[in-house]
Amino acid sequence: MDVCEVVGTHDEVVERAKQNMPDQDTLTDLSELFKVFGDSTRLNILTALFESEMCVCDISATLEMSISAISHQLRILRHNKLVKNRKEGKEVFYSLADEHVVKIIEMALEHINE
Amino acid sequence: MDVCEVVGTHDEVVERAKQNMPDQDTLTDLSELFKVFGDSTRLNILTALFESEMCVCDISATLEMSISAISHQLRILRHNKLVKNRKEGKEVFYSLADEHVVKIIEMALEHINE
DNA sequence: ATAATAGTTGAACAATTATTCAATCGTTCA
DNA sequence: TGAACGATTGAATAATTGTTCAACTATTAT
Repeated sequence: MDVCEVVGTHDEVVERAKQNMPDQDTLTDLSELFKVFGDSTRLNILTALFESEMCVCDISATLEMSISAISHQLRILRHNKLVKNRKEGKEVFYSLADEHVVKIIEMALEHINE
Repeated sequence: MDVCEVVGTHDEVVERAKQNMPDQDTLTDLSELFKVFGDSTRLNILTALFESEMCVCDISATLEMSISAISHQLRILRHNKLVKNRKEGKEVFYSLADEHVVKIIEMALEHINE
C-alpha cells in the first residue's frame, strides 16, 4: 500500500522515531557542542591552532581582533574542552584539546565542498 | 631557546597561522553550517529522520512541538541542504539529504561520550 | 463549492549572545 | 616598590534568533 514498506502508519513512524532517537540530555549536550563551533571567531581560533599552540596575543594578532574578545571566546572553548592551556610566564598558550576537534571540522568541510 | 622548536617568534607563528588557515569565506560557511546543527530542535528533527523519512505532522508529534515551529526549522534545514523533501498529496515528507549529516553528528557524539 | 487537513509564511516577542569598554589580576623587569 | 605587559572578567550594548500566533496556500473529500 505504501510506497516504501519500511514506513508504517503515522503512529508507528512516530513511535519508532521516539524509541530510536538519542535521549534529550544527549541531544542538548550535542547541540551545545555544535553551538560552540557555530561561531566564526571560535572557528577561526580553532583552525589557527591546527598549526601549533599559540598565546592569546598571537591569536589576537592573527585574527586581528581585540585580546578581550579572543579571551572571552577562549573561555567558552576551554569550558567545552575543545582547547587546553598552558601558562609560561606572562603568556598563556592555547592548543587543541582533542583529535575530535580536527575531525569534526574536516568532516564539515567535506560537506561544504561537495 | 624555545621549549618547542616548531614554534618560532610571535611574528612567525602569526604569519604561519594566517597562511595555513582556510579562507574567511570558507570559515563563514562552516560556522553557518555548525550554527544549523547548534539548535536542539533541529538536532531532534535530524536524528528523528535517521530512522526513515517523515511527514511534518509526524515530526511535530514526535518532538511534541507545534507544526509551525517544526516547519520554520525545516525551512532552515532545507536551505542548508541537510534535508530534502518530497510531496505526496497533502503531506510533505522530509528525509536526510546527505550521508555527511549522519557522520558529522556521530563524530560529535563520540566527542561527548569520551 | 465548501469544509477539512497539511503545511508554509511573516510579524512580533522574548531570550540568547558576541563584542566593546573599563577595571582587575598575575608576572616580569627596572 | 612601581611600571609595563599579557590576560581575564563583568557589565552594557547591539544584533541574532527560536517560538508563537494568525493569516494564507494547496490538496482532498463531502
